[in-house]
Amino acid sequence: MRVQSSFPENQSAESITEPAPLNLAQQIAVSHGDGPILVIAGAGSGKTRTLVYRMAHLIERGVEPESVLLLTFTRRAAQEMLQRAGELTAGSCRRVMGGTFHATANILLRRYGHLLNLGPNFTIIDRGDAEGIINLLKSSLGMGGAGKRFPSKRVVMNLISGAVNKSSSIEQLVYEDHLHLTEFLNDFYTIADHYRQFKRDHGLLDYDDLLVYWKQLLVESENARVELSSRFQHILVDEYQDTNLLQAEIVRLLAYCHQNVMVVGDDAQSIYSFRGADFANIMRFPEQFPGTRIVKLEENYRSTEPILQLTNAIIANAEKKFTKTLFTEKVGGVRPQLAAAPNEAAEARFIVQEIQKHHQNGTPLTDIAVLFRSGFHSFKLEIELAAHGFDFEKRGGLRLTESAHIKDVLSFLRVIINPWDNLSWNRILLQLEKVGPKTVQKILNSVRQADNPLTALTAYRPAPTWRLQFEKLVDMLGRLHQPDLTPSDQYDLVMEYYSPIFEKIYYDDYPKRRRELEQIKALISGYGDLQSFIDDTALDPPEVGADAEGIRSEQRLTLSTIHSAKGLEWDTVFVMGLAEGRFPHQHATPGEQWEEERRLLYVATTRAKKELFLTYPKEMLGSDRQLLRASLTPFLREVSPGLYTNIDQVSARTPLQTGQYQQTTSQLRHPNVQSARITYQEGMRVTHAFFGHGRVVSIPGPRRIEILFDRHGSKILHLDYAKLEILD
DNA sequence: AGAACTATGTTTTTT
DNA sequence: ACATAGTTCT
Repeated sequence: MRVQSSFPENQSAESITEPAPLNLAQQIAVSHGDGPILVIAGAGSGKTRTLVYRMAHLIERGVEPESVLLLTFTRRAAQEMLQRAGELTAGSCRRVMGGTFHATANILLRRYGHLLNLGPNFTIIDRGDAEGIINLLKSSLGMGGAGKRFPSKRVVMNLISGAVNKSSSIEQLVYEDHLHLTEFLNDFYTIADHYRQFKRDHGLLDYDDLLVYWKQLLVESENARVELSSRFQHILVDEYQDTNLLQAEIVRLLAYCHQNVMVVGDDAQSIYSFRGADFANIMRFPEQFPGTRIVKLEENYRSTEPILQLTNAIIANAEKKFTKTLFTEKVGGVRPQLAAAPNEAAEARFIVQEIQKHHQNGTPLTDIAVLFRSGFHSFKLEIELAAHGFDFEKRGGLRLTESAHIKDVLSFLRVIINPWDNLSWNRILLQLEKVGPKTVQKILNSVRQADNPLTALTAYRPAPTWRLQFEKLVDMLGRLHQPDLTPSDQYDLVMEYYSPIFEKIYYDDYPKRRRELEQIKALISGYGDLQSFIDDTALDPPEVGADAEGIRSEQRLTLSTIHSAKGLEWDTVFVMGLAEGRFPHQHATPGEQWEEERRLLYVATTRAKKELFLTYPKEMLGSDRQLLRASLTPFLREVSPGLYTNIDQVSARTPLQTGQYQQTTSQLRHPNVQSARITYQEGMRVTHAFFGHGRVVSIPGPRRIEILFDRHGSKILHLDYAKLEILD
């Protein structure tokens, strides 16, 4: 193994107009011949750019674009890279095959699946579908009932997935989850077996299956291995630290004949271990590919020096030492600013105020982002932003395909593709009035054995109470099968039937949901066949409100979970909710999980180019709706305070500091989180957002309070919901 | 018995 | 905003 130390010193990012290391990336991409190359690159050091240049270089060298395979983390990334490379090579990169591991697996398995006795007519299911199946199985196995009794569908899914992707055993995973072992395992194995059987019976593949079969294809079929390996002469992989064992194996097998692999990654940015990613893959790469040339990129071209100093300090406290420390030549710039707000509302207000300031000073909203650990952490901020008229785009959190009305529409289209898709039938039939789960089962039982459930359905004799609606459904499904319909036509047919039902189910908010359906319509009209639309939405579900055409993204601010912000950058970045208990996530166990949370903060802070704001509330609503005293996240408490500036001008417009606190038992469990609940006493003066000022008359029950309002008389309020503030 | 309704609980992160 | 458990209605 030869290690190429650093890079030539005449390459520096001097020019401001070309912030990323154009020449350096190009040089690395060009200066190496064939064979395995590992690029270990820090945040903002131009690793994606290096891959782009590599791709362009290969094609200029005369490599056929069709024989290059580009594997990236998201398909969006693949498209962007292909476009950028296309600009360098007059468009020939468009013939490069590029996408996620899963999307590529889909294409290859449809073509070569017969070698594994896997027909081309499989359906890809997403996590929601899988959980739905687990639920069905649980109830049919008599494990439903008590409801909260484990294994819950989520636990089962995580375990199945974990067992596939990680080398650790299920027993170990269960142990880590602190579940009762023997009782749990029996149920788990039963459910897992039935789940596998169900998928086989119905031709369903979940995310993990795609990779498992892909690997199996390469291992078991000599033909496939030779054909694939000679078809793809060069393999390029982005974000290699996010690959799991299966994916690393697949890369190894694909390159078996030629060893032409270039992977780029950053061990300090590994944040997906919960779904099997293992950054040890990067460390093992040189062993798996003897003769690997290793290139380290340690100069950061993204952030100013003060930001980089802080991010380096955050990652320096990691238990495992990482391969590099970043430096920059962008000296000067403001230090990161830390703002402690009295409560969550004040935190949101502070961020909005700062955004307002930046916006007035001419910073476009697209150059600003607010990042957080979990989707719901931004709820307060979203309200505050809306109140100030800011348009924002939220990434992460709820996906478009996860909402019920979208699933409804998709289920019609899915039974067209796969008439044995019982989950979708279930959804469709339940929409009929007077038809519940039992009736659905009856219908499906009588129809299931048929060669074509659809025609069998026509013969089914419905009860008089729902005959009319049933016939409408059958008629619509029949018309969906007419030949020569485009996916867009089929969508229209579905909506013709579904609209009245839709408006009835969602009578209170169907206009909003209808707008989301319009997005689906726009999406579907870009497809030539229904099959690929269904697969794509399972593999890469679109986000709510994202890419809605007509909305000029120029004027929109970005809110994002840190996970979804990976690989992106902004001039000004706010990282909010940096309080202990919220970041790291409260369920994070000491050890590797804790370390991953630290890397997550590292990823968040390294998104900032010029300005970085860190905020946290000193008081927040706990899971049991009690107010908790919160302190700064330990990851920041550990770094030298000299690396950031404290802003203590954050004021609560509505002071809440005067509440009395009482200790609860949760303080024992989380010694670093002081926990407290505000208690009210008779005679206190309070103010309410709507009713105005008043006086506490009595406390009639737990969490209930009777208040005589000056202008609205006496009201009994529920403390969990009422927005009350104590007046001095 | 099964459908319809009501109350309650839950949400880390995602290809 | 959804799923589920428990209750009431037909």
